[in-house]
Amino acid sequence: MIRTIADIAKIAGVAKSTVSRYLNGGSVGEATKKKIEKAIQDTGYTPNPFAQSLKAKKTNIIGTIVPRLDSYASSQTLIGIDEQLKEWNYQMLISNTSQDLDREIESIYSLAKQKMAGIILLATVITDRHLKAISEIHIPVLLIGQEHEEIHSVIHDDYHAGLAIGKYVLEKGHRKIAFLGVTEQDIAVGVKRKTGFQKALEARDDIDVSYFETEFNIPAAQAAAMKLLDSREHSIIVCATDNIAIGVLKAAYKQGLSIPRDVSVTGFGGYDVTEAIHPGITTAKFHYKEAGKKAAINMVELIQERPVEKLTTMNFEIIKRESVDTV
Amino acid sequence: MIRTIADIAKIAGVAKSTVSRYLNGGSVGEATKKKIEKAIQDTGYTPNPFAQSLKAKKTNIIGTIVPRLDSYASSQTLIGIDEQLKEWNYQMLISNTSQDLDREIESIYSLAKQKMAGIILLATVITDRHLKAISEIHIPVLLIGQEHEEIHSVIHDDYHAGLAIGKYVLEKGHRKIAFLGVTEQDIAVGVKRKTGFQKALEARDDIDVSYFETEFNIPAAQAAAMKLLDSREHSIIVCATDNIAIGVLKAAYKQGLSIPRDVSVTGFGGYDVTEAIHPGITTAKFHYKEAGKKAAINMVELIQERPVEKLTTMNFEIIKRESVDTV
DNA sequence: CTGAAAGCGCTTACAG
DNA sequence: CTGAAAGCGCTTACAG
Repeated sequence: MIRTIADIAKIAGVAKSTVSRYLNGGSVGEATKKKIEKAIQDTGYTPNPFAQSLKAKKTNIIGTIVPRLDSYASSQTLIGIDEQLKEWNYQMLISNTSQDLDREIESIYSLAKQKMAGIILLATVITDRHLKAISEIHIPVLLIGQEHEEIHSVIHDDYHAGLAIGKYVLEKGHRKIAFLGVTEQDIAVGVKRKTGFQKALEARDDIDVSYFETEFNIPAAQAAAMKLLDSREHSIIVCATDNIAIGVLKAAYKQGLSIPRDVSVTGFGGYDVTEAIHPGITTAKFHYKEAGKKAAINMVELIQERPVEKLTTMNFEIIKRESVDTV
Repeated sequence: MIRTIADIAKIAGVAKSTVSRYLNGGSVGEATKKKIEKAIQDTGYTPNPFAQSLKAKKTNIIGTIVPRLDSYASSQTLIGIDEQLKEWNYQMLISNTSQDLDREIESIYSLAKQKMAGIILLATVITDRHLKAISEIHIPVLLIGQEHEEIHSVIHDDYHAGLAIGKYVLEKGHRKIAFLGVTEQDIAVGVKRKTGFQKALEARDDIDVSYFETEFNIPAAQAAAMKLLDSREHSIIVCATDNIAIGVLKAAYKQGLSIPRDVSVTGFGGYDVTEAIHPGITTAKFHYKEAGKKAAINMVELIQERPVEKLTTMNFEIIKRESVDTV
């Protein structure tokens, strides 16, 4: 038994427009208000969102584009966005692209067509096609995880996290270091973590550091680590993500090496699993959930056309665990 | 520059209703079709989904209610649903309840109000309030993870997984066994895994088995395991989930116990992490992504009012890893 | 095959 | 403070 605003108006004995005004917080007399309230109570009426959106030409839904659902960073970020949005009576719609850049572009257009109030993009790379799409849709877009001068962004402090990890590694006495990174196409993970790390070492001339590249997934990292560990040249392997660190742990185990006795390992991310396993992994922990919240807050401000800082840089912390030994 | 169906009609020189018919696959003459196609091409027109939904009174969106976003089972299941739905031009909308049962009920109503074509519920418990809500909304609802005689369900074979784990544990020679389970309110995890396990042991009178209960999260499991391990009475701890097994691993490590030398451990679930860590955890692996796909398939059949089996039971497999020793 | 008209359930000036 | 009317962009009988 679905009720419309006309039903409520009839039951309450007022005009539809008065009910609408009541619903939208306009000025309504006390007596009328009471009658409408009662009618709504009695019927369990709720407005049809399609009719509302059709007329108002916008929704209170924020579209979120995520490259994957099965990553700690993604899910924490989504949770943060969702929690904040709920509080402000916005809804989140998730569009999963399965790490397919074409789908990412498509999603931008299709969310816009669906009249999202705004789009939050959990970004990995920003191409010209992204910029073109974003400029064409005329709704607010916000990036998380990567920055771009033209787009509002919430990022993690990858550079300083890299710097801090570098300092910590030196402090623990390591001199023969391997850095296991990822593609430089990913500015945040591939470039900034590395350059921060390099910065920490740059004043020193007693350091022997080599840079390697692998992929984000554990098996690839494990394969890369197998070779690295073979040489036994390094006292520590600094990994660009926690998943890569886990790959290294697996490789070490396969080779009968003990961590941190035979070789130390660090990660970036602060995934739950780095604490759950043994040895616990020393890592730079990012605050994904908070980043999500901040992105949601900024997005709502953007929608309401209030000023918002172009770039928000979130904090990080170094979590020291068993995976790093003193040399 | 947003176009409406009226614009297209004018440009093509036909009536709005003809354009609408073209759009919805009705019969339109060749010449008219050409003109309309051109007009749509030229303008980049796409129909306003709100107007469509308002009139047609339904969407092609499937609402999915999930208790949490940050679990392996949830994300894999969602990915499966999403992939399948995309293929059939349906969309998935995720509603996260943060394990709040009230929100779960609310979500059922609110998704229905938003005219979802159907609702897939990643269920943990089914209360009377659930049943009431489901019966009131008059759209198809499908359960994943729990079954109910009144509702279409896709479940994992928790009972036989429990049975298989039980048999394997006996096969490995264990006689002093602890089963670390969860609340029996959760039929699938709390009851069925346990009863399957019990079934495996029932014919034997040389087994000494004790049952304990803990929560789903790692810290709680770890605390429960601390006590259990203190006694050193059991040669194996059979855990109702992989996360609980991880809690046991942590507790064992804290007590300086080695797994599987001092005590063996098994889990249920087959989360990626059980393979990523050392020792790898022996577990009953469920196929979450496939369950999601199957649920999506069944849901679409339900929407199209085609016959669908009430209950689908997915497969599982026992993955043997280092965490179990032969006694 | 095609078009005119009514209507989906709201919101929003406008008038009173 | 309140109401009548128009309109948002579609779809759907109905007629031709």
